[in-house]
Amino acid sequence: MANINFLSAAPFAPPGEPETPAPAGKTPAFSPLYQQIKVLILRGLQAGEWKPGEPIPSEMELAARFRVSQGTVRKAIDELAAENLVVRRQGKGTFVATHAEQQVQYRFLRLMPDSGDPGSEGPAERQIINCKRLRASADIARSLALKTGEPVLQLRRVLAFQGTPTIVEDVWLPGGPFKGLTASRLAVYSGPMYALFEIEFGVHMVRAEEKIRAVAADLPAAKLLGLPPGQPLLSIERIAFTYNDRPMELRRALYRTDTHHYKNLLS
Amino acid sequence: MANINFLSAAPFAPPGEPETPAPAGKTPAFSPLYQQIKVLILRGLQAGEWKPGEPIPSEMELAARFRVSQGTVRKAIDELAAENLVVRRQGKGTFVATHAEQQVQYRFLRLMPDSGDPGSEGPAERQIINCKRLRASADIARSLALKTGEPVLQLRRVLAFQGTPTIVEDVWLPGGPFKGLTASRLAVYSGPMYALFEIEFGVHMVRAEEKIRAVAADLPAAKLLGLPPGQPLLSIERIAFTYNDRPMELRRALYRTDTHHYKNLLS
DNA sequence: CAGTGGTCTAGACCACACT
DNA sequence: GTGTGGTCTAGACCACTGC
Repeated sequence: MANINFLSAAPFAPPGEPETPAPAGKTPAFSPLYQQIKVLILRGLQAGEWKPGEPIPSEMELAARFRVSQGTVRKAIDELAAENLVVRRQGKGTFVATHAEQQVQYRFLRLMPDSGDPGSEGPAERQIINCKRLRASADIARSLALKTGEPVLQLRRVLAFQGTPTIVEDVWLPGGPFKGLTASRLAVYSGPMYALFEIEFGVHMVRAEEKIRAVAADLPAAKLLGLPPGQPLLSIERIAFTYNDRPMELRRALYRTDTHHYKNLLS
Repeated sequence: MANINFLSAAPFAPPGEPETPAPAGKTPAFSPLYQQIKVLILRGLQAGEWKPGEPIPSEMELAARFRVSQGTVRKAIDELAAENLVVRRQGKGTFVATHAEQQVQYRFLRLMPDSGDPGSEGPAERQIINCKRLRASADIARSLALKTGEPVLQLRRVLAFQGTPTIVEDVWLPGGPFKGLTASRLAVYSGPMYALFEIEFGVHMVRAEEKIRAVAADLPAAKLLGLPPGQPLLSIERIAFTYNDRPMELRRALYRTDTHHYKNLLS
């Protein structure tokens, strides 16, 4: 079965393929069957055919639906599981990943207490400082793939651990998908912000990129964290993406790192 | 074939298995065949049966050697490849991962220029400040899994990008495995330090953990980086591990982040 | 017990690299 | 052409979950 495409749309690039357009006469991009199946399942996820936390159809069902062997479906799901888009549970099924009902409360938060495990601190105390609607400046728009002046939602909050304010962050969200989000809705909700985004707005964050710097605390941040201005803080700029690499959140945070540290694993 | 062990030694824990000892009467830990094969290949890697950059035997050969099907060997190698211990190259073979001959010069360095790709800067200029033999203090020893007072090698160096000193770092290495390392040997070598470790000392770094903080530049660091003291800097403490999770390097670095940033991908 | 994901096998064929 | 890893299939059986 030589490169039969299940997809009538434009061919998608295989993983390691260079982005250079193939010269005329060259072999068209080869796409293994399981990659095509993966894209089909991915579309189901994007379209919300199965919601976060719900099971997707069994491997046998999907194999029958797509007319391929179970092994091919398995390999497609393997990759989705490796990307944390779905979670396999033996004997039960394969489930759409979710930020709610997770073992770790904050999947994307890498800040750890210097001593003791992350769980030992108890939940973070959260305080919304403000939440307002405004028009995207040029750089905010660029990060969110919007046009300058399009409506965005901005909110500022402080996270404290064991009574010590540790994180102050500004969050920008595209106005469209998050229409109706208010400070009071956020304040009432207990649980990760990304879980609320899933439940209330159907936006599932899949991955994120962070740029980390060291900066001196400015006056507003210093006040919110109860520190003298000029204190060194970690500056974290995060862009979070939903399916299809669509940016859905920009977050600029400042972390105190006198009792905590940002933990990163390299391999 | 119910849980036949190829290994006569103590049973190894499967990936997700909790570390609690199984109560008497419970089913003994189940280990899939491919996991056992993986451990066998891993032993070959640790023992230096195949050196970094060299090919390991073909899947067919390994399947014959271990008396299992090619598919089982494949799954074992798949996991080793996912952990970056080996690299598969279609049509050529599977090769032991190496820090030399890599596409990216520094596999573990996450510092990126704010504009332009990492390659656009050209190679980092390196300067060894000093390199001395001494006895491990308590905290250094703990990080390297040594006893206090055991011999260690300490070196300090500065990395500059396009003429701007950007990183100052102290490196501690266990004295035993790195016997004979000198400042002049390091100065002569062009290429990643971890590549030299492979070639000269047979030590292959497999993974690393980093703890990141924001700190104020102290006087010595400020002088070396050409900055006023008190300037915020990124503090990176890294422990690098070779096979078997054995720590082989402690590194404490300070990064300027006015023209560069530390990039991290979350998923 | 039935249904799920997980393992293992054997064989056929494809894509790629080298010679 | 030969040998490598990569894909795909079909079938058997195992481990785990829940009815």
